[in-house]
Amino acid sequence: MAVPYNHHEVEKKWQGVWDEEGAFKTSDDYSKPKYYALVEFPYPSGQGLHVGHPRPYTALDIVARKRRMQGYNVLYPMGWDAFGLPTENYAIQNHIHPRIVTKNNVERFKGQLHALGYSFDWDREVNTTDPDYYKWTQWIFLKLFKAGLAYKTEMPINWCTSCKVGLANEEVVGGVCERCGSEVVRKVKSQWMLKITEYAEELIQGLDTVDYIERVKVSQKNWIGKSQGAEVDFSLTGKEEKLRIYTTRPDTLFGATYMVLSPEHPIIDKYREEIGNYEALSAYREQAARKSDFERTELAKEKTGVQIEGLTATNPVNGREIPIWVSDYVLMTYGTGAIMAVPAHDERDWEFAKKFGLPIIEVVAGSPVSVQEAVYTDVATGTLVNSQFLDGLSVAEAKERIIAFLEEKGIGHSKTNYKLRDWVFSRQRYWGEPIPIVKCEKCGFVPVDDSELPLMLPEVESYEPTDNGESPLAAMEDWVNTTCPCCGGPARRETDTMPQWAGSSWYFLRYTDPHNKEALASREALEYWMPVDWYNGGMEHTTLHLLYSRFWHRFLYDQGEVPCKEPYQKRTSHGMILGSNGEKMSKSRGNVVNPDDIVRDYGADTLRTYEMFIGAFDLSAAWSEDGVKGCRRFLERVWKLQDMLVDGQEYSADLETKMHQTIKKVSNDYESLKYNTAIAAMMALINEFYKKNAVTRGEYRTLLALLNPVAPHITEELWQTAGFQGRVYQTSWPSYEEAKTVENTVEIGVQVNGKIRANISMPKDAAKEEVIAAAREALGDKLSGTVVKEIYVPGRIVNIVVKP
RNA sequence: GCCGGCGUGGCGGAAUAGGCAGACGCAGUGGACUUAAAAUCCACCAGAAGUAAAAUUCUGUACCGGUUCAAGUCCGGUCGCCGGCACCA
Repeated sequence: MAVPYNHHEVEKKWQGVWDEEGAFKTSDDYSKPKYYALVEFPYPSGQGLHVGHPRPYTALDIVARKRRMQGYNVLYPMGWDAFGLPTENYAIQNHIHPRIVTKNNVERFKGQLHALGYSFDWDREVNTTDPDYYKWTQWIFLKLFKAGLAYKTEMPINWCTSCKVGLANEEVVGGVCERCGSEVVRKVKSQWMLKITEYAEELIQGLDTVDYIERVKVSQKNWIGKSQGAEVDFSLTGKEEKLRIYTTRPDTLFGATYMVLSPEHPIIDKYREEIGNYEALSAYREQAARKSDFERTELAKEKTGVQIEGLTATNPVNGREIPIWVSDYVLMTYGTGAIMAVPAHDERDWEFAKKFGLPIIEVVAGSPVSVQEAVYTDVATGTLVNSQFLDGLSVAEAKERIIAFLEEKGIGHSKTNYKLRDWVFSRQRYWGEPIPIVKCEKCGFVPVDDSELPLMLPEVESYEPTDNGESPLAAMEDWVNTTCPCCGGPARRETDTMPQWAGSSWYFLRYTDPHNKEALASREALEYWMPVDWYNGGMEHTTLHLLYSRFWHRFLYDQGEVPCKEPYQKRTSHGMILGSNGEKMSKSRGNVVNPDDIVRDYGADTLRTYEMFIGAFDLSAAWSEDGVKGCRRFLERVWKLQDMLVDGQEYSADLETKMHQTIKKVSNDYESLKYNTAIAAMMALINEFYKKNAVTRGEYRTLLALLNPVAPHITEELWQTAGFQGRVYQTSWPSYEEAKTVENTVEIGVQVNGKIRANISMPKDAAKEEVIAAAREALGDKLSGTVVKEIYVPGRIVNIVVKP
């Protein structure tokens, strides 16, 4: 009898062996085929590992281990995205340096990951807060600056009242700070910006060249928000001044009955003297300015606005004089900050026109009811009317014609717009990469010389941001005052730091050559390893991290620093692990499961198996302690197979097909995120061994190899106990023969008029006539009436169609 | 409102490419082992009718309709849930 399965001993033993043998050290042998598997590196929070973390880590660990067994040189690295607010806030509260906090948290995380038996190559660990790492983050920033893609500007930003920090649009969720949940207001500050908008088109185009799951592609496209339309110049009546608008419906130009400007539109101040109701306008603008973007959209359920008195505009195509209104439903940050309003064919304009009694003119016919009754926005079926030379055309034709007309007359042109905004890159915080820029009275913004990188984060007494919103670095006169690298005169350092997204925008490059002192990575390493073959991460990073890192990568490609345009060949996403009550795990709900407890009570192999078996990988799944027990039971059953072992390197005759089928199923399922069915197939296989109370050494060996990527410790132990050569992780992946995955004799369902009436057992390559004959015999007198048709789907089903 | 995804037993979930719905696991029930319990092993496990027990029959993949010899799967419509975006002209 075998000794009982003791997961503590087994797991500790093998983790030690792997460390000692350097089992998962990535080789620098560039002659082998490579495979780069990547999971998002975690933020080492004070709470330690969450049970959500092992789900993606195990999934790609399975892929990495399988690839090694298939002979690939595999890079499966891990690191720490360690700059960030929670650490800084903890440091402020407890008066501990964030560096120390980070170090402690990293140690804890690392211990937890080690206990789960992941095959990470720890020699390649990176940490974004390590000066040897952020030297290159700063270096990339300077490259962006030198290329004109980083600039500083006064702009209204999203300001978190609690964190006292500027946030990117992406970090504001539902009008509150994504991190702390506090109110976000608009505040004008001078901010470093990155011109991600310059790459908007490429970031869309690039999606066609990569293998991302569909919903990731769709979200990225929506976020970038490309739209095609035209810019048209309206004139201020009686003046030279042009008012440029943007529209996606230039075909409706003849239906424009008024214009609307954003409250921030500069024309208002320019013609202040001529505006009759400037005070009313000012009041409205002030009201709008006080609102955050969120309030402006959320609270303004009913449209508001003020007409500009004393100014009107002229529609350039028909000379019609139309009023100009100001309303906060028009945004200064998109298009030109001014629109032509076509209430008959735009919902917002229609609503606005109804409220303020403005005329509604139909220019696209086809609406079932009058445009006075309901807006008509269908572009597929309508026909142009009331539009002179456009009359009778379809919307698509009219668009083409009007743009040609506008361009010919010089009053407009086609134009593509994007919703994507430039990336607010400054944070007024301590725990981030210092922005390596010096401001000189004479020379302006001057980059720190590359030789001075990394520009180290100085020691400060307090990490708290100042009340006026400056970074704590601003209080460090010694550090701030410096000399201009350009003219040598007195100058001041930039005191803002970079956002957390900076370090994670290029970390996958560093893994390829993490100790390089001369470059962010060597050319050879990059050419060999890039792109990442499979990158898995959370859906929540689809519009932030994924877009930012693609942007940096494309920039680095344009600079000749990396060999490929897209960093990730394949992107998948995992679902969340919820509490047992189906709600998101949180301390306040009291449904948090600590992975340490599961590892202690059931073992890492059980946790890994369970998280893979829990359900479809891309859907969220509720935790179930009973489910964990079921997986532990499965591993116990595998353990006990050693007592059923019989001689024979071959598969036994009655299980040969099953063996080949299982190898095929498991091999395919590991590739396609279907870990749950792969495990189910192995469970079904061992049920067969139990039925016979026997398993040949050959069958056992194959099973252990198949299961190893999921449950690496127990399989190594059993492998060794059974006296198989070497280690499982060094063995080659089991192979199967396609021809042997089909039974010689197949069960065929026999239907009459589509209903199952009998079952027959036939040789797999029996001829149709034979099968039909057997089916008729099996049916006997259940077959009555006139046979109309006989259908045989080889190896599956017979259907006999009869008429009564 | 728009975009994306999803509705299958008591539960988590299976079902290449339209071909025997419910694999695998959990929970449950019965049995074996045990002085007993736990653990383990074996069997049963969608609903209804039917039977001493079987056999057998009917219904069933959110709902309504369609295509097809055949629909969980394809098409049209309805309802519900989840996620994302949201005055982007």
